[in-house]
Formats: sequence, structure tokens, C-alpha cells
Amino acid sequence: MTDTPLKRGLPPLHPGALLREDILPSLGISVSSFAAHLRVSRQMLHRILSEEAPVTPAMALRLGKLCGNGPELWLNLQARYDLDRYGRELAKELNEIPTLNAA
Amino acid sequence: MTDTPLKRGLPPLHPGALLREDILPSLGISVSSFAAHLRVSRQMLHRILSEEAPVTPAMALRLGKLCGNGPELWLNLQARYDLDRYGRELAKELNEIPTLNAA
DNA sequence: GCGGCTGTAAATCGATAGTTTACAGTCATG
DNA sequence: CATGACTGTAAACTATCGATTTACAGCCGC
Repeated sequence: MTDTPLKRGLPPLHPGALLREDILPSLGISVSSFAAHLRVSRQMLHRILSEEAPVTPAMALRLGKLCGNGPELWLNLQARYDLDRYGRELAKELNEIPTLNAA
Repeated sequence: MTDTPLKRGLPPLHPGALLREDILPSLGISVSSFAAHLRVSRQMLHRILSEEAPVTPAMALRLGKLCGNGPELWLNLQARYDLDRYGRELAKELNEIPTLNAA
């Protein structure tokens, strides 16, 4: 009872981790040229790779196009990451929100 | 060939529309008291209902708790809405982004 | 008519996504 | 060795945006 009623056990992965660990190495491409393809500054991509910046919808569209797997994957990863993050952050306040029964 | 290769035909619904059309009426609750339960200003809720403001992860957690159906629904609705919106907005720039083949 | 409710608009505040500029490290080549 | 191209990181700055607060106009009950 010390955890949420939702899926648990899976520590949420930041999309930057997937890029850093899997995609970029398997493509054998440098951060700079990847950023150039994305039409984004290489500094921005660096911040995503170091999990400091989130994958916004616009960024998800860029990644989805460049990687060829569509934007949903990236956005879903970010969503699960955000829900975990804000779930902790707002825990106290969420406790004060009741659940309305659909009478 | 004038449209995207992704799911189409479904005009994406803003989460505010669902709240406005379905949830609030079926609960028979006023905007003000709903906002009070959410621990959010009623002005903020109004802007979501009029589809001016997005459902952020934090807001999705509040809605999910209060409605009892979890935050994912709200966040997914918003994600599809955002992908459609930014997909149009960035259409030109996305065209210039190639797709790397996973050699 | 007056107190309390609703919807909306404006000013404001703080956070944040993104670019630009700048700097230090590395490595190949002359 | 020097120089020049490339890489990673950090700072300043801009603009946008999520959210609150304040304010105001319209309604309804009494």
C-alpha cells in the first residue's frame, strides 16, 4: 500500500536514454549530425540525451520522422516519465483530491 | 497521397471537449466546484473547457484522480491533439527531415 | 436592490523550450 | 609543434506558456 494503484515496478525511462543507449549507437551517427538532420541545435539534443530536457510534441515529430518509427513512441515515453515525475511531486496535493463516484 | 501515412480520418478531440460535453454534464457538477475539487483556479478550468489551454501532465493527474479513471486517458487525448496541431504547424520543416534507414 | 453565483478578460509571475555565443578538450594533419 | 576542425558543456538571452490573481459584467434568489 505504499505505492500507486497504477502500473509499477517499471522505472520510467527517459526518451533521451533510449536515444543515447540504443538509437545513436546502432545508427553509428554523431550527435552533431543527428541534430543537424533534426534541424535542431546540437546543444538541445545534448540536453535531451543527458535527460535534462523533455521530448516535446514538436521534438517527437522530428525524432519520429528521422528515425522512421513515428512520433508516438517518443511522446509515450515522455508521458510515462512525466506522470512518474509529477506524480511524486504532487503526491501531497493529489491526496487531497477526492474521487467522484459516477452516480 | 495528400495526407500523412499515419492514422487519419479521426479529427483529434481536445480533452476539454470531453470534459465539457460528457463528464461535467453527467456528473451534474458546476465548473466552479469541479475546479475547487481539482485544487485549480476556475479560470484555468474554463480555459481547458474552451480548448484554449492544454491538459498538462500535472493537470492529467488531477483529472485522473478526481474522475477516477487515471491520468493516461487525459494525457493521451492531449498527445493526439498536440501531434495533429504541431504536425500541421511544422509540416514544411518536417518535410526537410529525412528518414534514416536502419542499415 | 443586494449578496452570491457564474463566465470571461487582463495583468502578472515563474518556469521552460530553444537558440546563440562562448569556451575547453581532443584528434588528425601540415 | 601548430593549427584547424570537431565534440561536449555552460552561460546568457528570448519567447512562449501554464497558472494565479484581480477585476468586471451578467444572472438568479430573496
